[in-house]
Amino acid sequence: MNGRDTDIGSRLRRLREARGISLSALARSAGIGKATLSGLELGTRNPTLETLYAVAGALGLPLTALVLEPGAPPTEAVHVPGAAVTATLLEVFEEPTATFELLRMRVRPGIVQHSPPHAPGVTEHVTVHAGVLRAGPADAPLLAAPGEHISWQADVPHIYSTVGPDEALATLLIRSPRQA
Amino acid sequence: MNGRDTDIGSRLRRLREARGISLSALARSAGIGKATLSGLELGTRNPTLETLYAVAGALGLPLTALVLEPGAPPTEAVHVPGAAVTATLLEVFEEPTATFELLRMRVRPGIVQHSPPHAPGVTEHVTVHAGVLRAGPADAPLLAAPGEHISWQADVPHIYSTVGPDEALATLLIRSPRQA
DNA sequence: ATGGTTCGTTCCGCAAACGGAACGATTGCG
DNA sequence: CGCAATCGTTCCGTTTGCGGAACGAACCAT
Repeated sequence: MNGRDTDIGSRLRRLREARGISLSALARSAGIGKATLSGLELGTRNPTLETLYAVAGALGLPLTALVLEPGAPPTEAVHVPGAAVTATLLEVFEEPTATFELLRMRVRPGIVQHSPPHAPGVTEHVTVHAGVLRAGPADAPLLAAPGEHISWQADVPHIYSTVGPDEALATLLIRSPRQA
Repeated sequence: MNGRDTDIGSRLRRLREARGISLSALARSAGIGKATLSGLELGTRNPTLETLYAVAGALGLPLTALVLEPGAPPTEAVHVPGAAVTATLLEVFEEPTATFELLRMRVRPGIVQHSPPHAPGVTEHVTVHAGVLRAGPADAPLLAAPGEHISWQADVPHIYSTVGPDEALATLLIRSPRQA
């Protein structure tokens, strides 16, 4: 069937489960059939570019995050999950016990960006470089000035916003343990 | 046919013609049909991942080169003598197969900081937030402006310095595989 | 238990991506 | 001028990716 396996299936499954999204839900939000997504993750289908775009878009990821391959140059693509936060996926590290996603984040002032809870065990680590960031669990956000670093468990609803009139720049490292 | 055009077709055609390869020849060396490649370039087909890999491989390109517009070429390198890096260790992640160290870095202008080679397999990943950073292998440093991201193998002597009069702020993620 | 919900997989008819073979157009050579 | 070779496109039968529906398993509340 698939001569060389491109290993997209297992990576996709990890990315999906790291976000705590069910296969059915992802298929629904991507506008594709469950059968398609299931076959894609199991590696029994040879997906179409259109299908890949739909899935990547629903995950809020650039297509390159799905098709990452050894030797490929670090890819930089912009995704916009919401209004206030613009994030750029810089690197994805696949470790046996965890997946690390390194992103650069820009938070516009005056808006509060809400993010749904991720899977249990997921932690987020933010280093602020410019502006004052207010981020963390929605019921107990943390403050970070330039040079400071904050982190929190991301398995609860959390927010991102700025303090003051300036936008904030930061790096975001998301650690998703395999198997919650 | 294809609701949103992904613009892969025209990019592929440019890449192919830039190499002076005919459609027939590329199809032959990729092991796919001429009809498939023609339809792909014209945008009348929705290619399969397998097809994309075949074409990218025949062009000697990573798949990401087909899917993503190559980033802007690095600007002209400017040489600045001098050196000094202040780094703050923010987090350490101990994984079974690798250790990740997350640092925040401040590079003062006018000096070139030299760093001895690390163990084989160690990679460094830098995201610049302010200033222009010049870093990487001592014999082939890379340039990064704010917002840009660079990475390199750290098992050779490498350097950090700035370009221009301003200091540079960045995050540094060091990935060290266990046992090298 | 029992009905209801959601999970991921499998079955199946349909649409479409696939490669081979034609096609007309263009080029190069005798 | 033939005439062969190659170009990129189009036609066509086969293969296969597609989504909807049905499936068994797991979970929850009653």
